[in-house]
Amino acid sequence: MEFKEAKNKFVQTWGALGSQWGINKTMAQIHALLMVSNEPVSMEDIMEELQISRGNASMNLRALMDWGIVYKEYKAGERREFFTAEKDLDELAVKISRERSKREIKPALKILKEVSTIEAKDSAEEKHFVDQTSKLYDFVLKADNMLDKMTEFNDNWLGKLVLKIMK
Amino acid sequence: MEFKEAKNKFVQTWGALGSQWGINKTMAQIHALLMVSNEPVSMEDIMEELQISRGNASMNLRALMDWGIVYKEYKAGERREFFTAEKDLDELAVKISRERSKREIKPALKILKEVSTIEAKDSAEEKHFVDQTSKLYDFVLKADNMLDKMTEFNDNWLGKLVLKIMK
DNA sequence: TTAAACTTTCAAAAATAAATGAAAGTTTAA
DNA sequence: TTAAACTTTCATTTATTTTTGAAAGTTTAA
Repeated sequence: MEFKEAKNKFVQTWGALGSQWGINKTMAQIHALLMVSNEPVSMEDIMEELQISRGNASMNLRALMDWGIVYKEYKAGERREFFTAEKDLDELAVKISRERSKREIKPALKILKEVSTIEAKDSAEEKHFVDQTSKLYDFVLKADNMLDKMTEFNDNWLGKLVLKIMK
Repeated sequence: MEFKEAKNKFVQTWGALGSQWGINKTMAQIHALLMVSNEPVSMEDIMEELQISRGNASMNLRALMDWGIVYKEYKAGERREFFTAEKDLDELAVKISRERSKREIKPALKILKEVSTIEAKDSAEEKHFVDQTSKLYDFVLKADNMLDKMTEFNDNWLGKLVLKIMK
């Protein structure tokens, strides 16, 4: 396979994977493009390479920066802005975990807490509801905490974790 | 909060969480509904409770069964089919992990392998591409294997894992 | 058999999410 | 200042995903 073909295939695949996990395709594609670029890329180049509009590029770059996984860079003597992606994969995974926890898991936990603490009347139906949502609350809380702990190792956490689990 | 309100809130929240993680809303809602029901529910009741069409209910129930997290049940002397959800959360997490790995991670890994093994010419650009995608391949492979190992504990794996990581 | 009771399928419609592009906003160099 | 070079915003359009509902399919009891 040729370089250009491989690069395109990678960008498409990363985009599709993003969609499947609730991240919009273009956002994932821009991230993919930046990850495999050895130097900062201008918005113009991103638009050209992915065949997307200026607005689309701008909004998704903003979103990626909000996630903390893409950075703006300024080149001396250049008016334009350039962009780079977080390339350290441990760091990338940590940031994605943290953001998803903050934006999605934590709010869901709050609701789970609310609904699991209603006063259950004596019907089996209501008892089961409280029981099941309580268990779910505990489970999600534990999983969320664990993810936090895991990524706290920070440097090469995945490798360290594998060791810890194996032995 | 009243039971009916709490139940509805739970179903809506679970549905929204599903969407954010690439699972269609109705599928997640049906699953939520079944999880908190203490007895099997008919398609009719699901349609009624979620205000959805027969076709929608049928297709999403099929999908949930394909995921292995919802089961068909037959009641003696009843023509209709009833449905229940996997209620054991360890088991639920294991099944979801396995399916997502099989459907999404494994195919992505295959592509990553392909593109990371191209013959890189001596340009810095191509070298960086091969280097970065190789690292990504290793990372994703390791993460995928770890998830496998984690869920292999099977019974109360999350709890056991927490213990193992803490000490 | 057959017909009633039920489920599945899938083309078309509806709903939702994402992308466009032009206007408004911002920055910088002269 | 100001005007050129650039970025952001957001109402509108386009694309994608989901849902509907009616027809086709299946099962069961008589």
